[in-house]
Amino acid sequence: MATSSTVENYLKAIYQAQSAAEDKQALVPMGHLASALGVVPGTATTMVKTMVGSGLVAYEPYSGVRLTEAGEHLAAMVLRRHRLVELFLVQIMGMSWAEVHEDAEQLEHAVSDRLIDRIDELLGRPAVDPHGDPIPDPEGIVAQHLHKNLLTCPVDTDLVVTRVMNQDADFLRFLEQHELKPGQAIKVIARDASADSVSILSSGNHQVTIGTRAASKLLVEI
Amino acid sequence: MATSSTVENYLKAIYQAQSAAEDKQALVPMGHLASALGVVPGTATTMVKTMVGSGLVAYEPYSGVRLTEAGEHLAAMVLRRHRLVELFLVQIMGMSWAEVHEDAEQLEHAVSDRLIDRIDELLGRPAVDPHGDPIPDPEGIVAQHLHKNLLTCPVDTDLVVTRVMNQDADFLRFLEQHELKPGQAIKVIARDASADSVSILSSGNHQVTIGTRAASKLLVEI
DNA sequence: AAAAATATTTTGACATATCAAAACTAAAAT
DNA sequence: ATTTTAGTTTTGATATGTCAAAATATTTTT
Repeated sequence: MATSSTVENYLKAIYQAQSAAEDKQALVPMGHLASALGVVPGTATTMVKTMVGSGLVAYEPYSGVRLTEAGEHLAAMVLRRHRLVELFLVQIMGMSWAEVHEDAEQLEHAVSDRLIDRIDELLGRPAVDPHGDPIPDPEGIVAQHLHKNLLTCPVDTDLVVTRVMNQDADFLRFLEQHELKPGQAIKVIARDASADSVSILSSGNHQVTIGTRAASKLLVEI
Repeated sequence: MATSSTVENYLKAIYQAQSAAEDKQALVPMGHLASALGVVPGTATTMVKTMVGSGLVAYEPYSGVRLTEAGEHLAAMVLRRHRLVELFLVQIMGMSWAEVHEDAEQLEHAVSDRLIDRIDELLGRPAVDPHGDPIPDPEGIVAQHLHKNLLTCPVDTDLVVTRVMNQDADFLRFLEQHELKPGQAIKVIARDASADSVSILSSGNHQVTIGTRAASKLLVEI
């Protein structure tokens, strides 16, 4: 009973919704799941019920859904494949990090364990993908990193971008152009609540001002 | 209306059956198609009918099926992806040519045009895959090669293995062990009709005797 | 507490891809 | 020219994944 790519996408969406929530054990509402997958809510309900039958999720009617241990492990494997493939496409195939997401979205369902291990080895068992998202290990364990975002970090302090919580290609291209990719050194020079903005100084002494919505998606380490 | 991977597999199977036939315009019987795809004949009939609706094949009841121009082009693209991926896995990922077929079988449906072009470029626009099978160009054009097999080639003449018409992993491993991979120099030293065998001398002065069934799958150039 | 708004589930339908087994065609053998 | 055999098509079911729209449930507002 190999999981279909549809089921893998549901697992991934539930996993990511759970990770994004403050309470990691919270139930994911069906509406949220449905819109994350681009299906109508009724479809999500139906699929989730069949996934209950496969022991991948726990479901409470009118409340939501949560991964079981088996489901969480499978979801971590999908994410592992996705992120290793993304890093591979950027690092080995020389593709732009802004354009590899769609490719990885397809390939994550098609790469074998053997191939993914080969990729992992070739990349030197990396811990994070080009967006700074952690790559689960073969057991599904994810190294937890403590990072703050550009709204919560100290001002006028040296920082390193570690993770970008937004896959939008235009946003990624913007970051690239302004030297704000993971690994690059930056400093927050001002935050203006009334202007809803954050001003940043990049390593190349380049200055940019971005909105707080965007700033919250950029994670950094001190 | 992107073609599903099922339809892609049907196209590929019909293409390969047509290529294998002496008369390239011959209809492929449903039974042959069904067994190539591992489905019952009724299933093949049903699918072929829907493919007629998409203009990919011409179908004559009780006779068989043939690709239209549109179908042939799509089939060539599937083969192009398959073969480039196989060569990529061997050449760049360092995998064994005996074990990449299954991986390529999945990936051929998942790689984007952009990625396949990147692979093509990285490999230097190769003409053949690790089995010597020709790689269709982006327009679907296949460079035709004249080669003889080990039953039709002259005896005691220097030859180069150019193509292996069998994807069986054990057979491929056998060829590898006896220095009979595409590109390697060999010589047929004897053919024995009554023993149903062909004796070969490899470049390393290694001698092997194989059956005529196997010998017919090894193509060579003088 | 009742009404309104929002979210979820159910129902019936549909598309794709498959099988088993019955019905049928065509080709080969007698 | 029948009969037999082999191959093909049809029919009725099934599994997966989806939607539209009606029916319910829950939450929020008044």
